[in-house]
Amino acid sequence: MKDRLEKLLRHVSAFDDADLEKILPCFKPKSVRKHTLLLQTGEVCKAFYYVHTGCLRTGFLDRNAEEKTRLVMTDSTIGTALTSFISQQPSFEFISAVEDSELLYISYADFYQLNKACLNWTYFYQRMLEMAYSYQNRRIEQFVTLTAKKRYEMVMRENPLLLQKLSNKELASYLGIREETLSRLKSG
Amino acid sequence: MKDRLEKLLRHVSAFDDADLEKILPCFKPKSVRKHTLLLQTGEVCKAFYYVHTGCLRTGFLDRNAEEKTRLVMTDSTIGTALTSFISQQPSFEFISAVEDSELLYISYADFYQLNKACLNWTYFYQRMLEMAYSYQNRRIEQFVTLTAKKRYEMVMRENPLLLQKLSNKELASYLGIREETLSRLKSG
DNA sequence: CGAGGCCTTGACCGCGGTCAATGCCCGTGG
DNA sequence: CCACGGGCATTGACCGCGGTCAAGGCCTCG
Repeated sequence: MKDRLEKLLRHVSAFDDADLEKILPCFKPKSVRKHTLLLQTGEVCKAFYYVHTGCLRTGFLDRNAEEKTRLVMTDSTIGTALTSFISQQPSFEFISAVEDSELLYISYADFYQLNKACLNWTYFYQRMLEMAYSYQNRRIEQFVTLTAKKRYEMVMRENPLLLQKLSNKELASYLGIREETLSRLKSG
Repeated sequence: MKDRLEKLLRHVSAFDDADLEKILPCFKPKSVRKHTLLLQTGEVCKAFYYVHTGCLRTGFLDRNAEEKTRLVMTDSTIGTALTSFISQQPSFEFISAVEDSELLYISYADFYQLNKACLNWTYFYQRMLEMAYSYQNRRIEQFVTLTAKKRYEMVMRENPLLLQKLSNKELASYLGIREETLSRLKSG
């Protein structure tokens, strides 16, 4: 099960076999059912996830306690509620399973330990932060410059997998609109 | 002039004197007048800035070629058009001087060289990415959950310096609204 | 001086949110 | 196995926030 994770790791950073012998055992398997809450808002995020199969999403609650999806992780992607993971402070974000999912996760303690003990891991983390930052930047740009309809069309074009995996409600919250509006966009 | 930069660097990462002897000479001074364009959209960003005095901002152009401010850097802060800087691809963002400013900058080549040659610089960059990411995440959350008025009140409360430094037009574009709307918010 | 940019104010409008009703799908228990 | 209940999707009616367009005044700088 860890072979695809290993491939992903090697793709991002130049790990040698000795590195991977240290790293791979840190990842523990975990199976979750659809709608399982992996992290509640207010908890400290202590795990970093690799999604082997399935789908996770992170988001936060607005002032009406409505869920707003920020990031969707489909198969073979990595991530977590990074702000809380970094600071080890209570999270504004939750993490929830969109589908039944097979995960591998590494604890904050192990992650941080590797950051000190393994230079290639540090570079791996650097690449991950760079990509996460660039992704966020792009999302801000889209929120500011595009209408709801354009954002929907962009997801359709560039990430159609999300249309399959997410419910309308979840997709709407990812697009920053209400489910009623999404329903109208689809028919209009 | 580099003493405040040195203090900032030491505050973020555990540099020793030998590190700083390598790092500080990489920073070159630069003075710019108000409204100087340090980076145009379409150019590759090759410099990372420290704002000694003055104020810079980064942003992008929407489909009507209107400027949208994304990030404002006041005195003693660091930053750049990070997405382009990371990838060395043409930038969607511009960098512009809000005021006459005294800057120090380090080239991409030197920055990247330090990343390989100096572990503490790698950790410094890591901290910087983590903070930049967390800041972006917070901004997304605010855009999604808060009304224009609330966002304005939040800047007033948490970053009143921006009200002094930015023109109404610039502040409006930072808040993601039109200048007319900002004008009405202030009087209402 | 004059010209151009910035700020303010007014009138109008449309995108998207809100509230409510209805239908549908699906899991759960009698 | 079917009846029931609850969550999700759709549709309609209405509304308000914020954008758009236009006009007028003010300041800055050439």
